[in-house]
Order: sequence, then structure tokens, then C-alpha cells
Amino acid sequence: MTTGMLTALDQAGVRLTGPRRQLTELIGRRQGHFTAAELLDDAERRRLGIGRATVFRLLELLAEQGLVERLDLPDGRHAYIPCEPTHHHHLVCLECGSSTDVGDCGIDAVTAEAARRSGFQIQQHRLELFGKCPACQTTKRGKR
Amino acid sequence: MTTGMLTALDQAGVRLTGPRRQLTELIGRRQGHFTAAELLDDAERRRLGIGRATVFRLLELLAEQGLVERLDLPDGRHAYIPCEPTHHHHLVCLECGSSTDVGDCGIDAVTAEAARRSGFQIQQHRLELFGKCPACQTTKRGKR
DNA sequence: TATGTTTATGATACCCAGTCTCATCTGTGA
DNA sequence: TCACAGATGAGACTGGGTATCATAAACATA
Repeated sequence: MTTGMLTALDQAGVRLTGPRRQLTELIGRRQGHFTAAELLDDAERRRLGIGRATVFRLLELLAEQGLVERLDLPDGRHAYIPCEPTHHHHLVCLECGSSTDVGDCGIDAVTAEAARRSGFQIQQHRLELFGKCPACQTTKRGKR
Repeated sequence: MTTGMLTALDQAGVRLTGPRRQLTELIGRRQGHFTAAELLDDAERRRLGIGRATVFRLLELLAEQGLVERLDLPDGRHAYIPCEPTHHHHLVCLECGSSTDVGDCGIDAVTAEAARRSGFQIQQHRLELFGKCPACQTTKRGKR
């Protein structure tokens, strides 16, 4: 996954710099979604000397390549999820933060129906699903 | 609609103050979604002397009551849409900014399918549809 | 209608995420 | 090994949103 990200960047024709190698490495170690601030913290904790702007620039680059997706958490924060560059949706666990991709699942029928009812031409949609992952369902429920 | 917002606030047990009346009035006049900054501009242009904090406090209050919904535009900005306090989704026109609500449209089947495939318990979802409204489809397309 | 309590207000300082600028550095192709 | 386009880090800046606090106004009660 980490190497996948790097080779994808390479193929995109950008330079494989030190900061980019280190940051993709850090992203690869994380489980599920993360915020820009968390990634920046990781880098600072390891004293990699990577600047704030570089982190945001890389995230933007990864998002352009579809290697990461930007996502709005229910609490209003922004997070990023590493993912495959095909259209899909995310299922995010509200407890542990892990996430899974799901494919189509019939959403096209929904958008078509909405278009029919409203007369809109639908150009893009965003579907985000939030809940509890299988692992968190089995652990004790009083937890929070 | 405007009065609906006010009476709903009244029923929520909060005070019907001057600024709240004026701001809900301004919201009522707007078509479709608006950002906090736009609402603030409206208020300043009319020299209502309403503070920044008051605008954000009212929007938060309206969102709590489900009278307004906060929404993330594809360009990353945040906007608010006045709406009915029942569960539904928004169709947003990317050209003129107008919006329409659509009801269920079969999204429950999609979330059920995603849950089945992934094992997640889905607690909430967010679906936002972006496109071109009927009016903007008929006006010249070179626009934008 | 006057009063008093509670809630809301505006001003302002502040915080945080993200962007811009710019001088310096470095990856990479030759 | 060299040259240079592209990337970097520092830090200033912006814009959305929040916290604080003294003052003002809504509204229940008398």
C-alpha cells in the first residue's frame, strides 16, 4: 500500500523526495482515516523536520491522484483516507476510525430517481456512511 | 418559511430577539444555500449592527433544531440550507446555488446492502447530490 | 406597567486549518 | 557532475469559527 502510493506518485511524474517518502510511509502505518494535523504531529514527533505546507501539498497531490480521499466527518472535521483510485464510497467506523470502501451498491439507481423527481442533471454525488465496524461491535458496548 | 423558522424557534423555548428576527428574515429571502459570510455581509450591508458571533450562534441554533442544514460544497466551503426538520437529502445546483430536498429515494436499500457486504452497523449517512437545476439547464450552456 | 432574572448580544481577542510567498535546496535527466 | 525545474521549510497571512465578558434586552411575574 505504501509502496503502491509511491509508485503511483512516480508514475504521475512527480519527484520522489525525502519528505514524500517519509510521509507516505507514515500514512501507510496509520489505520483508517487521519487528519492533516495528526499526520503533521506524527512527522514532528519523529523530528523529520517536515513543514506544515509540505504536508498539505502532499495531501493535495495524493487527492488529485485519487490515492487519498478527503472526507467530512460528522463532527465537522476533515479527514483523509488512503484508497484505490476508483469511484466508491467510504464506510467509517465512528469508534475506532477504521474505514472500508464499498463499491456501487445501487447508488446510481438512487441518483437517477432523485434526478427524475427533481429535474436536476446530477453531475456528482457524495455518499458517506458512518457506523460501527465489526470489530467494535464485538467489544463491550458501554465503551465510548 | 421565514415565519415558520421563527415559530419553530419560539417553540424551542429560546427568545425571539431582534437580531434573530432580522437574520431569519434575511435567510428567508435568500434562494438556496448561503454561507455564514454571505449572511453576515447581508446584515452588514443593511447596517443592522449584528455581530459575527451572533450569526454563528444563530446558525448553530437553527442547525440543532433541524431548520437549517450544514453542507460541504464540492469546493470545500461550508454552506447552510434552510430545510424541513425531517431526514432527507439535498440536491444542489452548482451554477445558481439553488437547492431542493429529496426524500428517501431508496437510499435505505443502499445502506443496507453496504452493511451486509461490510459487516458494519450503519448509524448515519450523508448523501449530497450536485448538479444543474432545470432552470440552469435551459439557459445557455457556455456560461460559467 | 415596572421589575428582576435569565438569556442573548456585540466587540474583540483568539484558535485552527489551510494557503501563499520566497529564498534555498534537491532529484533527476543529460 | 552539472544544471535547472520542481520541491522544500519558515513564516506570514487568511478565513471560518469559538471564547470571553461586560452590557443590553426579552419576558415571566407582580
